[in-house]
Amino acid sequence: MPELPEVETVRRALEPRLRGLTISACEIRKPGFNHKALPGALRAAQGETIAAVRRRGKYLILDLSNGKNLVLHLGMSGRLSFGQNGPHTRFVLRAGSVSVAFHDPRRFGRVGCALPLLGPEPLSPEFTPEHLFRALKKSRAGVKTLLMDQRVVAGLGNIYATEALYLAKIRPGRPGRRVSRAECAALHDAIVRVLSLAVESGGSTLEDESFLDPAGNPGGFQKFVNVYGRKAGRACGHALKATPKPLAGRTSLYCPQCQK
DNA sequence: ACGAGTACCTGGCAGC
DNA sequence: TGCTGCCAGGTACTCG
Repeated sequence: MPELPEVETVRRALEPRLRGLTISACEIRKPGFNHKALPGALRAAQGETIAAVRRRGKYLILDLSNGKNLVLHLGMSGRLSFGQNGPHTRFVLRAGSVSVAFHDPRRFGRVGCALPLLGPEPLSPEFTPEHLFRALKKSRAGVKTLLMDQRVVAGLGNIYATEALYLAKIRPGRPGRRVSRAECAALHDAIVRVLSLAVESGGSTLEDESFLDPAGNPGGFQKFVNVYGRKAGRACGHALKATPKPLAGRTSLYCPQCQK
């Protein structure tokens, strides 16, 4: 579920509540969760003060006073909430009087993991049309597969890759190397616009209401979604189609009339 | 070496 | 109503 805008929304909610507080509890609540954690990562966070709450791609990073950090990933179904334990609470962090619970029914989320190699932040100056062009040019894979490759650019998932390709009028299955420089400029611009608007909107809360910020508020970007989960394009009104084969294992919708 | 496919999980929902 | 199968915002592995 959570892509860059949702994770950034979570970060903005956490930062003012957690910064400067000392961690008093940092515990896995359900056995079998999080077997990929770095050994000792949770224990090392105990008693440390939270210096900052950062985000890199879809990862949340708590910077700690001992110079280490605690990395979280929400996976597909992960959600953080203040207070409140539930049946799917996998992990709890307490600092000062604040308690944050990590709920994750599908258990794809992680806590205390290593940060992998990631491409540039799409809303930073390091992400340029030229970077995108060079990354796409190297590969025969579909352009959408490449946009969702976190080493190309960090933070895009199925929703926002789909939306950006629609705005840039490029079919998701087109090989990356066949996207021209001019189209890359349009795609770069579309990615920046979609993500900026989605961050401002507080992320996407689709009909199943799977995304809520830590205070329980839904996002607003679903009002602007053109393609994802729709039958017709919101802007163009044309019937949407799915690619014959999924790309990177995901359903890929596009407008056959507008996207080439 | 690259890229496609699959495994990891559970819940919700459409269809029979 | 109740079963079955299918699908889901992600990542990381394996295999050809």
